[in-house]
Amino acid sequence: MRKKDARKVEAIQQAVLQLTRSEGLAGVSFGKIARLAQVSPATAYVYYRDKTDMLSQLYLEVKVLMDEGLDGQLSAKQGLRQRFKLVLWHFARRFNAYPLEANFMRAIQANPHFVTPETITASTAMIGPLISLFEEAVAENALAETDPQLVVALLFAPMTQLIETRYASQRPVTDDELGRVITRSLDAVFIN
Amino acid sequence: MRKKDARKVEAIQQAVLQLTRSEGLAGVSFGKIARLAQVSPATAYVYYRDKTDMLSQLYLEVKVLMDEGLDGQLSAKQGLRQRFKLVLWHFARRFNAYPLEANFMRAIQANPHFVTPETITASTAMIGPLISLFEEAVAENALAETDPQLVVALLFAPMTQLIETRYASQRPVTDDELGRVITRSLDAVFIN
Amino acid sequence: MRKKDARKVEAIQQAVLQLTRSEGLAGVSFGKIARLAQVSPATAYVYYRDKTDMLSQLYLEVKVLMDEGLDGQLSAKQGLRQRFKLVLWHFARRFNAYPLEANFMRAIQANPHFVTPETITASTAMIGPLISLFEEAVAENALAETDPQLVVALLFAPMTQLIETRYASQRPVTDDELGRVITRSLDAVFIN
Amino acid sequence: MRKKDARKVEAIQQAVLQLTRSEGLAGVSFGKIARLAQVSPATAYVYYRDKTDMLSQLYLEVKVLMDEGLDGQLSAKQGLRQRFKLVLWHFARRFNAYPLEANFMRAIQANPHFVTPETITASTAMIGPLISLFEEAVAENALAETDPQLVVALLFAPMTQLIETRYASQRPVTDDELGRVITRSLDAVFIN
DNA sequence: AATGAATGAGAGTTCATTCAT
DNA sequence: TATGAATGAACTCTCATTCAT
Repeated sequence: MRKKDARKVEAIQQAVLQLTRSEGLAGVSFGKIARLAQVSPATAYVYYRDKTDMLSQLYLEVKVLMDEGLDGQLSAKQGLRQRFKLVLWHFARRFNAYPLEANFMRAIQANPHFVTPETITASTAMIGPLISLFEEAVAENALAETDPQLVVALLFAPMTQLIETRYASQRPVTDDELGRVITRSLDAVFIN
Repeated sequence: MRKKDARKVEAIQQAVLQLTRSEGLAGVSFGKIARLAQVSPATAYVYYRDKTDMLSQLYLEVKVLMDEGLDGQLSAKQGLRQRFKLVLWHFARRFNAYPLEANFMRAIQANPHFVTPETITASTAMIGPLISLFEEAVAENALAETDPQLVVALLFAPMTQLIETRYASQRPVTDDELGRVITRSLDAVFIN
Repeated sequence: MRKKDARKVEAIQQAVLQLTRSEGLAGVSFGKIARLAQVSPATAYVYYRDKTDMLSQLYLEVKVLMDEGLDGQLSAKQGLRQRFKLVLWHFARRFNAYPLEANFMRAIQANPHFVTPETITASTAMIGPLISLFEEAVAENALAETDPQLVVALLFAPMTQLIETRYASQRPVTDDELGRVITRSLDAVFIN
Repeated sequence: MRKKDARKVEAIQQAVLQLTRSEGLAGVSFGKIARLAQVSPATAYVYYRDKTDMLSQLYLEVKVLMDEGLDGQLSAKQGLRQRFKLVLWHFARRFNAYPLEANFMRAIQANPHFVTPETITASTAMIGPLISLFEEAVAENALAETDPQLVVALLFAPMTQLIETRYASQRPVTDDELGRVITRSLDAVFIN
């Protein structure tokens, strides 16, 4: 019984991820999902209240997958800059390892209309530990900038965009390139 | 024969931009446009062949608006780093001055499904002069990185994301903040 | 002035005939006509009250074209069978000479919904002289059948259908074949 | 799961046949079908992929209905002329018994634009046995003509057109009339 | 739990027609 | 006369969702 369920949910979720890549979030419909996952359109409603609920739940699951193991990096017994570096590498690796999921996550983030406001709140809450790390850094005067959004932009945007651009142009990022972008981003906000 | 009512096109375009902000590109429908612009759904077809054509044309117009005046900055009689700085400021100012248009542009760029491939080609061609500037910089060994996508990510992503984030959280970016982000981005790729 | 008009009406009519062939009567729209005839959709309304009026008028004109010269054959100083033969040959020749017009005529006759009832009445009235010939034949006991519809079916249907079938299968009818079908049809209804 | 409601398909098909009679094939729209059959316009899409598919399927069903029992006549242990006579009577009876279906069939045949090319191919294949009978007749030198299209025109067109004309003028054909037309048509192509 | 059937609402689009010049 | 602009109505078709089994 359980197994059957799991396989169906799995199939539905995979269908959503694939359709998001091939047709964009707007092209994700219950009809197409049903065809791709080989289930009835009605079956999706056994697991999800409606479309928004489906995308919201999937988004949160994907978010969890992307964050998995992040705590270890955050609490590493190392210097501040080193810990930020571990965090950046963590996401870089995850984005590369789960391109379909990363693409779906970006699509939702670029278009939050598809999920509930609570989902956005919840997903923001998930980066709480990261915020703590940031506050620690500010307190220690380790950063050249103090506004969180500004720092996040300087630290994460280049790496994220590089992976995204390369994914779109079908040209994989090398570890060497990731390393250089991360180092330069860190240089841009860390004092000395 | 009847004259084209410029107010109608204007109203239609404004409706598209507003709907893209409030509901995302997927929420842009001819019905909603018509209601918002106070015209008949059929009227839009006088100006545009279909939805793809409408978004494509509007995207190119917006792109032109965003690039307007860029040439002057590119050909300024100044050093390389200074000219890159002028370019970054150019876009920062434009994005701030035309938030609705910038949002629409980002939406299309994040989801090129909605426009024709030719549109993508044409819009890419528009940044030719910028590429030239980049090549000049590489030739003069002014940059710490040589891969275009990597440099673009380091230079533009932080500024763009900051404006975007602040727009979403309804908290305007100050010129001071923009200046700091731009300077740090330039520091990240320019040698000394 | 006049010339210009004539050219436009001509262009419109030709467009209708061509569209009827390539897409069927249902595919004839003012938009397509305008594009094909290189006029404005509104121009057609200078000459025709509406779509039904346009098709009705054109149908009658085509009918006249098809009947042109029929009177001569009907009043020929020859025997009854010979005169029927002349009539059959008349239509056979016309249908072959004006395939586009014949096709349009058949389309209307198979689908009288597109024209006004008066048009049907008028076009039926045009075959009055033919009816007279038929009555003359009945009076002289020249025919094996006396019901008009039955005789018409036996006399005209084979020839008409052959031309139609061949037109559809792009294989022209030869004069020899027409001659044989006509002779056999005449044999089928004429006594001895 | 819910069972397919046979009454719904039936109602939809009847609506198509009736609309074809009253407004012609061009007047058959999903909206009108829905109103007449008392279902939602969307329901028709449960059964048919699109309009072309709907007309194609219905056409083939009608064709089967019209041919039903034809095999028995074709393989009758009787002379050639007698077997052709049986075939003609078969269709005459069917056309009279199913006027709505016959009208729809003629409409499609006069306007194959509305169905898929495969449908035309399939429906042509259905008359294979009839072709065999014809070839047998040619081989035995029983016919005065050898071209299939020409023979078909001479044999079938008069009967078909008579029924059609009478149907249009609301005056039923009698068996006596049918018998006479069939006999004369057979006379026209059979040697002695 | 699972699903095919069914549907109202709305999508994009074309149509015949009228308006204003 | 001639026309491009404009439109309400209708079109084909898809959608998210519910129903009945």
